[in-house]
Amino acid sequence: MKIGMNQTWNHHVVKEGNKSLVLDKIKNDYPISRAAVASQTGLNKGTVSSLVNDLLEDHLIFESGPGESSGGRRPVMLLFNGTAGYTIGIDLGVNYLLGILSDLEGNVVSQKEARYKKMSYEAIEAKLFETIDELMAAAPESPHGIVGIGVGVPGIVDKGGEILLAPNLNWKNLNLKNVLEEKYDLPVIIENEANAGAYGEKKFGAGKECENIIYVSAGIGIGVGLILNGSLYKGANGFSGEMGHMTIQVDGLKCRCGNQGCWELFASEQALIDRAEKMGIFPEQADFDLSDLLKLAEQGNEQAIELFEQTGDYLGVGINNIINTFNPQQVIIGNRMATSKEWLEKSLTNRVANQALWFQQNDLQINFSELSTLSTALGVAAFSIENFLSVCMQPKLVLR
Amino acid sequence: MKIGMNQTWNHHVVKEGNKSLVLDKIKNDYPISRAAVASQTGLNKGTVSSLVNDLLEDHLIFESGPGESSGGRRPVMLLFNGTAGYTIGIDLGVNYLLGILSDLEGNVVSQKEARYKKMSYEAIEAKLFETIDELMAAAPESPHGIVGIGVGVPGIVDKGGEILLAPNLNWKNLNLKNVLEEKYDLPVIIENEANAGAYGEKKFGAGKECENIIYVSAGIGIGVGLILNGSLYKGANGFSGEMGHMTIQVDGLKCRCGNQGCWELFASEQALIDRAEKMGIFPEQADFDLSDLLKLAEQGNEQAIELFEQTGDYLGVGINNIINTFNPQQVIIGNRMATSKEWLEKSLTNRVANQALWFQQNDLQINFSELSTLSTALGVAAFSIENFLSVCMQPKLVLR
DNA sequence: AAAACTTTGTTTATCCACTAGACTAACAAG
DNA sequence: CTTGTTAGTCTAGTGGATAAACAAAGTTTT
Repeated sequence: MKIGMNQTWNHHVVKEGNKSLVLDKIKNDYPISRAAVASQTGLNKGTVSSLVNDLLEDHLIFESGPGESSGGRRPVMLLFNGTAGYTIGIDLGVNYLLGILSDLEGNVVSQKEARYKKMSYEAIEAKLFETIDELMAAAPESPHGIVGIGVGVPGIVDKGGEILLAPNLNWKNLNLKNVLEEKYDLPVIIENEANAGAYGEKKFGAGKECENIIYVSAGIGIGVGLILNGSLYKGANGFSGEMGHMTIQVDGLKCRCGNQGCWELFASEQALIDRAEKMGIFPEQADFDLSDLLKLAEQGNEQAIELFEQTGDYLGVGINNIINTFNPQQVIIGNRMATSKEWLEKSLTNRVANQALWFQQNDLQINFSELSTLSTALGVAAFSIENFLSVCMQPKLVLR
Repeated sequence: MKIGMNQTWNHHVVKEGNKSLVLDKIKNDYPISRAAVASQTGLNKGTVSSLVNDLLEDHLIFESGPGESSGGRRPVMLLFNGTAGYTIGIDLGVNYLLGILSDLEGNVVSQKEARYKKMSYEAIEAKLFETIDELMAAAPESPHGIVGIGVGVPGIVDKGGEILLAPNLNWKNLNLKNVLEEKYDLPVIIENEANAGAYGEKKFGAGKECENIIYVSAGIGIGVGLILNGSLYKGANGFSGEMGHMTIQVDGLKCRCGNQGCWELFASEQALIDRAEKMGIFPEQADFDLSDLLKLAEQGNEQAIELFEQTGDYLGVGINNIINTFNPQQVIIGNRMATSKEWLEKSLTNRVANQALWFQQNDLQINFSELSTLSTALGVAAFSIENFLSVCMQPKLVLR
């Protein structure tokens, strides 16, 4: 927990902090007794008892039967109540919409997916409402019901949750947060797709133990989500991680962004497809995508395999830059390109092993996404869950 | 203030936090009355009075005469006692050693500089001791005396303060922290030169108001210090900011680091000198440096001016990458190359203005160092000061 | 099986720091 | 001099943490 600028410190803050401490302990290590919580957090037994009672009242935890004795009275085991509420996470892609209903532990209870091509905002909005409605209907009965909605979008989101620019959707200055909050009267979080993916991996995926994780969302373009010191870094205005437009070739080819030699001109899905087209790898077929190339590689087509290896190498170049910049514990490659792990990994790790500074390579993991297509949806769900739990920790207002 | 992992929350924490709040308020806005501190922090008048008494006892603040009345009793003005103690900051360069004695507000009271070439570790250590001794002798009488020593070094420092590698000094696995702590029995902080410079600018220089600052230390090599969300980001092991070895030319020239096309092969002082040598800009002179080139440019030598412009352009390429990565409020160019501001600035800002994403350019400042050669020394001094003050906030141990 | 010991969880008394508001001090304006 | 205003201190009250006593429910020893 962190304290904002002009926050004064008083009893409420202390209680809120300790309540979080106890809940986190139970959430991570359940089943666990009050006594164990006390000794492991350093809090007094009495304090723990009282906070546990608060949490029981809120239905955030519950008691199960007695546990094993260790030579004395048998402890009452406490469990985190993952189904005290549910949250909706939406991955709003360029040509797909994926919605999940998740419990408070990130277990996916229900899932809806739709694919489309070049739809208007109105049509996408309708699809979005439909998806949310269906997921809400699918939620089991629970003490807190649906606690929030999160949406990950392929674009620039400012700190107020407004979508400033989503080039591939042709959206500009769109306040989806307000639209959804008014319609559903629930807390809504809008986040960039790469940021959300990073958070998803941190909370529920490959990055659970790490404090410094860089998530490379490699799809049509490349975006990067930064988990630094355990929390998402968003920059001054929320525009961090636009590393797809990092120059890796001075005075290279022009990019539509205005820059030259951008990383995503070398290592994105689009770059791969463009190169394949130039090679004339599908002489008859004008319209092909990543999965077609994947099939070809699986059939042993050497041209296709070399294309992937080349792309893996270029991915490695940018990841090298990432490593030198951030000294992370972990780099996770996610989004659509992660599906080609088999054909990218070798050349990618080769590039890094040969060219990254040696001292950066200790304790460094380079992984492909564990959550596969769910990273973003689970990430925004995680934001909602965290928001909900932090509200639960706050003292209730007493009306007089 | 931030709370560590297993810290429990109790009244000590509350008091510590509020004491910091009050001290910071006085430090930033003095002269200020107790009443104003109370209303501006949101704390109760009584609480402020009691905390102010603590601070007075510690000599960290003092009372001056009464201020202006605003229609009632005249307030007693409180002032931060910048000379309650002094700290020593050392910038240990590749061929120079700069030491300063600073008060708690970063005012330089005394200064010592030495230049050398290729000295052994033992010789540098002797010089370092000599400098520290002289600065300590120069410190005025004060309640807390010398409160710490900070050293900035051109190399990789791990989180424990050990210098793992300083290639230009030919140092490896050197625990200077232990050496100094044993000799002087004072808290010692060892930090990478770029990190220190970034912090110096944040605390006392161009970056005072900003929370996200990237400090580009451009000298023989290029290192980068990252101030993210108001505090220094050091990465998993303390190796962040090695952006001099960021690839900006895929498969470009080999760098001694093992990588190819590194930024510092294009934009560092060394790169500038190498290009000048190739051009034969000084036909007779074999050994020249940055200041010689500067003189030439000032004389209107077109070759030299073009060299600087080229370098500024290359600096811009890397800074572009930095902007897209971090979305900072401010980028500060420091170290030796900052002395050539006049000849670098135009091409540098041109490159950024033309090629950085438009939305990144709002509220973005690109500055050259305000503290000039003192950034690093003041930065490590700032670490010492902060460390001292945070210890002052902690409750005293009562012996029974 | 009784006694002794252990461990769990609750209760009680105490402490500490903050808050509200009364109170005192010092000044300005009429 | 009176009234009103602002500054700073003091006192009583409150909330939450802690330590220690206590009660409950086991296990181990004799």
